[in-house]
Amino acid sequence: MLDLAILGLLHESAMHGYELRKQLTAKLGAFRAAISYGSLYPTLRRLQSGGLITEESSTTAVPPLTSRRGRVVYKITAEGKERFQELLAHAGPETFDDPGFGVHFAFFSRTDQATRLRILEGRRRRIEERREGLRNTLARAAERLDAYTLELQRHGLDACDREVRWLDELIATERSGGQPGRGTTTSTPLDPPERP
Amino acid sequence: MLDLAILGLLHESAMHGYELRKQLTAKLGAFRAAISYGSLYPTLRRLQSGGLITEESSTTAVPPLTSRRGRVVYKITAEGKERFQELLAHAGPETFDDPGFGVHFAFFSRTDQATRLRILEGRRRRIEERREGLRNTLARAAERLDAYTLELQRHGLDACDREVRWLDELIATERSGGQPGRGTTTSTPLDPPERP
DNA sequence: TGGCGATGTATCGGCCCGATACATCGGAGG
DNA sequence: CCTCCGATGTATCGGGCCGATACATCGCCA
Repeated sequence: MLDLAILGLLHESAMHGYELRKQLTAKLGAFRAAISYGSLYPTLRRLQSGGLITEESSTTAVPPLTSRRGRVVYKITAEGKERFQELLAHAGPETFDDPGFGVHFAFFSRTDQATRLRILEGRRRRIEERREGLRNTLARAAERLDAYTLELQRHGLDACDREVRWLDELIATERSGGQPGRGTTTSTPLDPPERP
Repeated sequence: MLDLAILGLLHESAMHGYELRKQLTAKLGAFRAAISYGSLYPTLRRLQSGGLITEESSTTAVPPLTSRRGRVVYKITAEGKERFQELLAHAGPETFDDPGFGVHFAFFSRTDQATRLRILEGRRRRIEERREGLRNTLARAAERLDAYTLELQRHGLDACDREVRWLDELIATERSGGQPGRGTTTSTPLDPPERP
């Protein structure tokens, strides 16, 4: 999961760990809490030992750093780029609370339309299944659950509905060959296109 | 996290692992994927070795089971009940995607009003912080992000708005001394009360 | 000059997950 | 009648990710 995100960011430009984390937070912050260093550094190590990224200790010529203990700059390799494309195309059986979908979505601009549609539709299918499960729980076991638990189920059900609608719009946009932007989840009527 | 949920369910009635998982899925399914056995059994073991639950191997008198390899029934102890109350009252610095809030909420019927308010307000504060962060990202870095990433941020921001509104309503209800139910997040005009 | 917050790298214990294995039971279908 | 299958049921293993923690430097403000 982190692999994909890290490779994606390093694909754009080489970076050191701290900066990487900041960019990860900005890019994935919408659906995911900040990445912990306890995940980041081991992952970098794993990627490095797998030959997907390389380490460029820059003890020389780093503007804000005088000398010793220079920061470690990571760079993606050719194998890393291949692996990135591979991970990008592969949409696992992610569960609804799996951050995998979000990471894939965040890199949709590097994906072809067919893959985008496949991932969006897969996501929609999973959310619909979940919604069905919640409906069943509410219908069958409503008597045995207390008011707070019921309220929680309702809220979850509501969130499902909204996400399905969101995905519907994205899929429609995708099929008509457009880019997302101000389709809006909240019934705002189409504006003129915002991004070139 | 699982500790609280398991103790809570066993507080209601003794159960074996399989049944426990089903109930967990029903109770927490709104915000959390199904609990894995790879988490459940080790957790039961941990709780047991901590003296919070006990094991009642029922090789005798189990209706649908003839003899050997009987299911293991877990039962909460007095220490377990104490620990449950302790965990219930303690609202950690959970992040927005932390399931901890959901578990706490699911057991609100066993909590006093002051604690409920404290947890709801804490949650709201964290969501508001997150929302602020997303707004900043959208305002400051919009130029450097592609259309899909932006759409993701918008969706996340929207989800924050809705959750804050939901929490606002719950807090208001709580303050006025009521139980949740059909306040409704989606502007439905109050129905006649559904639950007695 | 002294402290403080941001930058920066790194490890450790521990929770939780997905995959996997194995065993029993009741019923549907050949 | 017998066999296969899905539900019930218990359990482990490797691995990813997290929170807490440690440590060092830099620039700035008091």
